Amino acid sequence: MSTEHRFVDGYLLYLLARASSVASAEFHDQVRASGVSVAVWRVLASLKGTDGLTIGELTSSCLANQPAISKTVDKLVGQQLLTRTTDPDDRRRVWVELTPQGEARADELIARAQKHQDRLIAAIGLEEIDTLRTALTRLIDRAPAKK
Amino acid sequence: MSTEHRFVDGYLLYLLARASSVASAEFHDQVRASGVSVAVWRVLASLKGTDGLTIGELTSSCLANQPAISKTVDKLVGQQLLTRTTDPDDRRRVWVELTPQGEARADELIARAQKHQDRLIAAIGLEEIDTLRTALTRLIDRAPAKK
DNA sequence: GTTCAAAATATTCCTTTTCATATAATAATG
DNA sequence: CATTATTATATGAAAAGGAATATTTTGAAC
Repeated sequence: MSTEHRFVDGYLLYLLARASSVASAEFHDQVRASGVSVAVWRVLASLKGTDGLTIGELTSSCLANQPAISKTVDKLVGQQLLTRTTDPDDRRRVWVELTPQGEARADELIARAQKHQDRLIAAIGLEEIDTLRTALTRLIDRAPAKK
Repeated sequence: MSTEHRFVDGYLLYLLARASSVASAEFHDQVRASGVSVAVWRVLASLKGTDGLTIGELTSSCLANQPAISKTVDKLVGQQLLTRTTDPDDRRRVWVELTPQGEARADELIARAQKHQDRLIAAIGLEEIDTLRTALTRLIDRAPAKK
C-alpha cells in the first residue's frame, strides 16, 4: 500500500465485515479443526434451544440462502444429526430438528463457543462488549427488512 | 421457533455476522444488479486509492483466501479492469493495479456505496453509527492477529 | 556459495454455493 | 369451487470457494 486514503477504510459495511471476520477467525478455525464446516456449525447452533425450525427459518438464522440450507440439511440428516418432518398442517413446510446425536454435537460446539466468547470478553472488557452488543442489536433491528 | 432461549441469540460472533449480513444485504443486491459480484466489488474497492496492492494484501483486505483472490484477479485482468506486474525487487510478489477502466468501475460503485451509507446514517443516526464505528475499530485492532 | 527453511503466488481437485427454475401446497379472487 | 397468485422447498447445472500442495523466489545458516 502507499498513498493511503482509501474509501473502504472508513466504510461502515467494511468495518462490520472485517470485525466479523477477524473476531470469528480463531473460533472458526477451531470449528473446522473439530471436523465441521462453519455452515454446519450455524445450522446446529441455530437449532439448539428450539423445538425445530423450518427450512425458511434456518435460512434466515444461518445467513445463508435456501438451496444451501436444503442441501446442508440433507447431508446432516444423512449423518443422523438431524431429522426432517413435513408439517401436517401445511405440507409445504418442513420441520428440522436435532437428533440426540445432533444435540450432543451442538452442545460440544456451543461449549467451545462459550469459552471462546469468555476469552474475548476477558481480552476486550465486558463493558465495551456490551456497548457493541447493544449497537449491533439496534442496527439489526432497524435494518431494512429483507425482500 | 418455539421455546426461544437460544445460545446464538446472545452470541457476539453471531450478532456481528448477522449485523454485517443484514446491513449489507441491500447494497450487495445493488452491486450484483449492476453486474459484479461482492467479491469483485471488494477487490475494486480495496485497490481504489492505492498505487497497487499485492495478492497477499488483497487477500487480507478482501477477507478472502489467497487462491480465491488469485482467481478473481485473473478474471478481472481478462476484463481489462486490472493489471498484474511482478515486483522486480522480489519476483515472488505480484502487484495488482486498477486500469483506467477499473478505476471508472470502482468509482461508480464507491459512489453508490457512499449514497447507501449516507442513507444508513440518516436512518440510524450519526451518533450511533460513530459509536459503532469506534467499537468495531477497537475490536478489529485487538483481535488476535491472523496465522 | 550450498543447503535448508520460509514466503508469495499458482494450481489442482473437490466441495459448496448460487441462480434459475421446477414442484407442490396453500391462499386469494372472481 | 375453479382459477390464479403466492409461499415453501427441492433440484440441476454452472460458478465460486476452499484445502492441500506445487512452484518459484528469497533469506538464513553454516
